[in-house]
Amino acid sequence: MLQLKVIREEKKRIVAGLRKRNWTTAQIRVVDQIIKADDARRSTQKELDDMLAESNRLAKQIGALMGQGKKDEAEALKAQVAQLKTGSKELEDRMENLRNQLDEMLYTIPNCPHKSVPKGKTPEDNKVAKDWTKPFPNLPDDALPHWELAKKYNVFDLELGVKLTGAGFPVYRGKGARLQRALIQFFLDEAVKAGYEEILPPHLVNEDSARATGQLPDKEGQMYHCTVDNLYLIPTAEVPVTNIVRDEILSLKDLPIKMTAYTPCFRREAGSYGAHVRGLNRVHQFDKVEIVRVEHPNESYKALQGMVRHVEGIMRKLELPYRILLLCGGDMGFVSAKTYDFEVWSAAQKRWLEVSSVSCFETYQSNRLKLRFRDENGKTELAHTLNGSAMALARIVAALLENNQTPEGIKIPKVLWKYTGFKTLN
RNA sequence: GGAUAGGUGGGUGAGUGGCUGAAACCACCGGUUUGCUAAACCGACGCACGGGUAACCCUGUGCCCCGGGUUCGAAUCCCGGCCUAUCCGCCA
Repeated sequence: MLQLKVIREEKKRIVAGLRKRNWTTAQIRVVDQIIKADDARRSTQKELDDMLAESNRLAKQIGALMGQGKKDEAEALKAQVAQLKTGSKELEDRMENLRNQLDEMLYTIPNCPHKSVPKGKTPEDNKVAKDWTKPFPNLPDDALPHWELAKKYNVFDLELGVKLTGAGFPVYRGKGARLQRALIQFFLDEAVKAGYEEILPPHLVNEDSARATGQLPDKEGQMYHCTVDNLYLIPTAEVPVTNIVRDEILSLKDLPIKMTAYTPCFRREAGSYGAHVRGLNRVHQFDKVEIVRVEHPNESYKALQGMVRHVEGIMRKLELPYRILLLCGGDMGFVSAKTYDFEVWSAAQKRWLEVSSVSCFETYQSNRLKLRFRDENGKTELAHTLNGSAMALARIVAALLENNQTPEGIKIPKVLWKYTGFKTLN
């Protein structure tokens, strides 16, 4: 969530940001309500603090008087303290109320888009930051979509997944399974080469972790929940990896922190059935290598560019047609300040598939995480967090299958040969 | 799953209900000394939210796992919860 301090001090910028996210004037009114509630909170706190200070002072006096054996005087003071106590109880209740109201309102405010984020309402308004200029793979008329190719070459089996688990849980087999493993290893190696520390985190997290990265309470229904133990299956490695630095105060020399992790990702995707979800386009379990960075506020946007270049490098090595989108205010995620999406051209489906999303969250995430660092003056300050997929496996596989299909089988990009052990999937 | 022990500042670890936001030691940071490193010595050394017009600074409140309670006063006593460790059982 946004910091209260920022909303108060930079109200104009925040309001402008909300407009970029297409908030109406009526919706934006909540900003003033927040400031008003905070004013009330502050004055109530002052009142409460003063009362408690007085009560503390009297308690000390009573102790002293008792020591001197002046029992009567002490008794008189006790009555006073009792009175203060009832008053402070009431104020405490009011404080808690105000605090809750404030938090509730704060949770409704999305991150403020960076000034370079374009205006817009729908995905059509996203700015193409880099377009694919070379011709798309030239496929024959009888080219198959990846779900057909999967059957033909026994890459993965969705029906079998239904038997074992349910819809949206693919079973990869043979060379398909090997390809999956090859991609994971390739992505991890690339990240490690780029200076990211490899992490293999738990795939289940507790409520605190889910809350700190904002999956709770906002996206409760998106996660699989093991109620017996109150643990959640991670929807992305971002959750456990980012929580590594939860409640930390880092020193300058700890920055930047660069971590990468492969994990399976579990998403309920409730209510998203229908068109465009065939095959691997949208599944409940998929593999992903994530990159996460913690940065000094002055460095975060440079870091964002670095991450974009990293993902782009992977795309190139995989020889896949891709484009990079700079998301507009209306299409950007709630917690992001600036997001680039990577899309890969799926030749047989003739559409772009999102395979990576790289975002800078500024302090929006670190505020909930309580992730701070000690700055040049020794003051604690919220750090900036960023993350991105590098990459999401399932859709990359879909694109690889479709774009590289030949009569002899699926051509494997050169860079993967040493991982797959074969050059053609057939 | 059963039994026991325990949760204090970055770490180790003390703490008779008031003089304890918390001893001591270590680490970190600043300084002095030093040819370098090391050592020694000195000093500072928690977080959050308020107030004093902003900064340096001064000051109030809260926080010794979390939430309640007892008390004029709780890290300290009582109740509930959570977590961790060890042993037993089960087990890849």
